[in-house]
Amino acid sequence: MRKARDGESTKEAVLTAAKQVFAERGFAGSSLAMISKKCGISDGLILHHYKNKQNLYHEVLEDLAKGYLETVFKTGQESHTQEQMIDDVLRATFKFWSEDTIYNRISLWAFLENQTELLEKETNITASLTAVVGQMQMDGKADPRVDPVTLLTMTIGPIHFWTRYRNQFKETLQLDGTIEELNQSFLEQFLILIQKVYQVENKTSTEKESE
Amino acid sequence: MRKARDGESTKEAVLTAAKQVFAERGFAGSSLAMISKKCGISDGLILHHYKNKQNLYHEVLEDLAKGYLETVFKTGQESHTQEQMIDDVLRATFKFWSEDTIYNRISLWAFLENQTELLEKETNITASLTAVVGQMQMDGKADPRVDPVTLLTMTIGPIHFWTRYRNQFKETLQLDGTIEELNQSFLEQFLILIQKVYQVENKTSTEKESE
Amino acid sequence: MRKARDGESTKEAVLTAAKQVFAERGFAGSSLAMISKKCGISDGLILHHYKNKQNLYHEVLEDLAKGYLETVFKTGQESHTQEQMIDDVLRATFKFWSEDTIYNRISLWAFLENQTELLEKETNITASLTAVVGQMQMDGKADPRVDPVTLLTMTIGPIHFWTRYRNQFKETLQLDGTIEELNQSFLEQFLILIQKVYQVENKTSTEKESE
Amino acid sequence: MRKARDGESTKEAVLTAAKQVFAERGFAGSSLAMISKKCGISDGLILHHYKNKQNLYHEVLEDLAKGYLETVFKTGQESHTQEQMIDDVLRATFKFWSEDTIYNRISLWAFLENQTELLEKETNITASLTAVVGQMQMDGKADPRVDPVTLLTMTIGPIHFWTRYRNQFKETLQLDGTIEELNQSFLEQFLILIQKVYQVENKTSTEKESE
DNA sequence: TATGAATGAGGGTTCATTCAT
DNA sequence: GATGAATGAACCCTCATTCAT
Repeated sequence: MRKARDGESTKEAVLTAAKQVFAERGFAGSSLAMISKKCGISDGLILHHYKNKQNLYHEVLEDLAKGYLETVFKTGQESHTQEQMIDDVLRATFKFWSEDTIYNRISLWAFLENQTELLEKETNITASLTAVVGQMQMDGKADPRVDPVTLLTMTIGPIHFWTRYRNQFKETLQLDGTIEELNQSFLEQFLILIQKVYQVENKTSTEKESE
Repeated sequence: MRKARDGESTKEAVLTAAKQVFAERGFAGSSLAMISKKCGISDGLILHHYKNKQNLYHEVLEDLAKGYLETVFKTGQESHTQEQMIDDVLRATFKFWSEDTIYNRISLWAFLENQTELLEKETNITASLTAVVGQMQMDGKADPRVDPVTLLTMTIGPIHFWTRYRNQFKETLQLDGTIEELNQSFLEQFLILIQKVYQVENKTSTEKESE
Repeated sequence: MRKARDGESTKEAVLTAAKQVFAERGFAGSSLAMISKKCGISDGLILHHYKNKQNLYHEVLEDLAKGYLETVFKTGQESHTQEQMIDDVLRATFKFWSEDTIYNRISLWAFLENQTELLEKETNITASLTAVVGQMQMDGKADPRVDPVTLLTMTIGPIHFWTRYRNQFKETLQLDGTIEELNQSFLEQFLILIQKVYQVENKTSTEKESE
Repeated sequence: MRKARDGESTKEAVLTAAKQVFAERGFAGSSLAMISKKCGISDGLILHHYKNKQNLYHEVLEDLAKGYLETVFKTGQESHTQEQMIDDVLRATFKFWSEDTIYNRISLWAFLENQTELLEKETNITASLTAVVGQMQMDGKADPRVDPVTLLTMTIGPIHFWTRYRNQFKETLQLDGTIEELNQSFLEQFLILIQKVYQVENKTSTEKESE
């Protein structure tokens, strides 16, 4: 295989294989042999390009973080209104977490392995979203009674939870439809509920007061 | 140390140590040596009691699952009303995920390692809660427009998310207070929001009816 | 081979084999495989007993140093007069350096590899001998014009030099006799010369003065 | 660096770097990477010029031997009298072993590694000096009772010994002065003592004459 | 001449597991 | 029940060497 003496392409092939293997078995559970075998090269060549197993892992995390940032942030910046932006970002986030199982899993592994790089990037995004939510609260477009970070936790938490348990749910609850269909259906319902979370309760309180 | 020729107590000591080590580093990242060292016995003795590293892990998972089930279910069965039960279960769940970092982490590891035992138990609980939520919907006490499982995802998802990211949030957003205080504050706000999620939109229906 | 489950004897067998291999090829040039093969055990067992290649080397050095100290010091303490002691120590030192090629070589390796343990022990001996030589100078039994350490260097240096080059000398100069015979002959001549080195030059100076 | 497409200068740069690295860590302990890094070229280029690690080492040894021969022999040939020559050669030898730590160390490494090239060259020099000493004995200028090779061993041995242990001596015996000063002081004292070694025992001859 | 991609062997070390005691 | 001697496989990594460019 891979006899092409092209360092750059080899390096990328290694990175791709590494992502898959690390996603499947985590850092400790993966061996360089698994990766090298997966891309048809010798054991030592990985270290020729990446020096360390640890270093390779770092580069994998970095690459994934870059992808995440690009996906989620680009989405947000093209939106015109705040509401639109939230909706866009939510759909993008959902899509990302829902579909990119490699990112999804490696993010979890890295968290457990105390490899905080990815975690920090993710938190940064959430943090920058809190500013938006805070603004929405001041504009009367989001429930002002709670911290923005709580609102965001209510928003993104279910997405993570769903991607983690959906397969098990499908099995245990004998849900009909493919995972894609279930995903779609969940997303629609989720968007309904999340609206209620953000909704400012002025009428109700007014009415209550008036009662 | 641990000269007490008491097989049963040794076995339990191993289990306790194993939980801690596995929680910290996962299955692949843990070695029997770490565990045996932690409880002051020889390497071989673990295998005398548990036969396998894998087997030991299974027993750890089983033991944790048992604890989880007991904690969450007992809580539910002592409640008198549905609303009370939901509230009790939520608080118990939050407490459990929030505080029992060993369970918390091992549950994650096991998920990633495709060790589905714990996952199944957890899903079973959620599944059995869907029945309750379904009943609430029929009683007009929960938003009937979405699947019960979606409602539960909205409920438990944020709790998981919070326990995973709270440390990072504290750091990045420079939140004041100890983690315990932040936990408490999050829980209060969360309960406010989750109420809105469940709330039946009677006003809307009234308005609709009036049309 | 070596199926005897006797840790202590195994440990010693490893030490013996290690001495030989390290003497032959130095630390960097030796592999644990060479040693384990030499005493018919598995690779890992060495590390079970000695934890580290480095650690094993340390223990080898320590053991050799102990032997050296015992040999040379015991000799000295049984002597009755200073002259006797010097003669005894010299013969013992010569014998040691001449015959114990393992010590001889490992001492050199360790010096080059900046493993100073042995060097320090050897220096300590020389240092303690300087006291004796100093006393001899004060008693008029050793040339008082030079430092004791210079005298000792003149004494031991040739012994080291001889053991290092004797084989080559035998070949190049086509010396007759076995190495043992050459050794013996060298020792006798050496003892004649070394006496001259120590000799106090009183007559000469007297004669000179009388002139 | 070192972009000069000048094969010859590159080759020499490699040789210089190799000497340093080999002197520091011996053959087994040195890697081509260390050397190539030291002179800022690629790994493969060394082998382009020297074909082998072993071969490179050979060339290093050869080059060092050449230098040694030139230094010591040139010295001898410019002297006018035998006594002068011995003194000159001694001072040159002392200077060489004392200062050229690279030669010094590599000579030791090579000895231990059974790489006899250097050893042979050194022995050749000593051998050719035995002729001079033998002549001196016949001329009544050197103690005739011992073999010339023994006399030479008494002469050069202390120099080697001193260069090997001087640092340790300085430390252990807490000698004052820099190493250069200690060297100088040792040399002066050594020359005094070595004279006594060579000295023909005239008293004896007086007695003989009186017979 | 010079680079660096690629290999494969070997090295030190960890580790689960077996087994005699 | 408990220890620790012993094994063998696997792992990460180094390194000399080859070879295409």
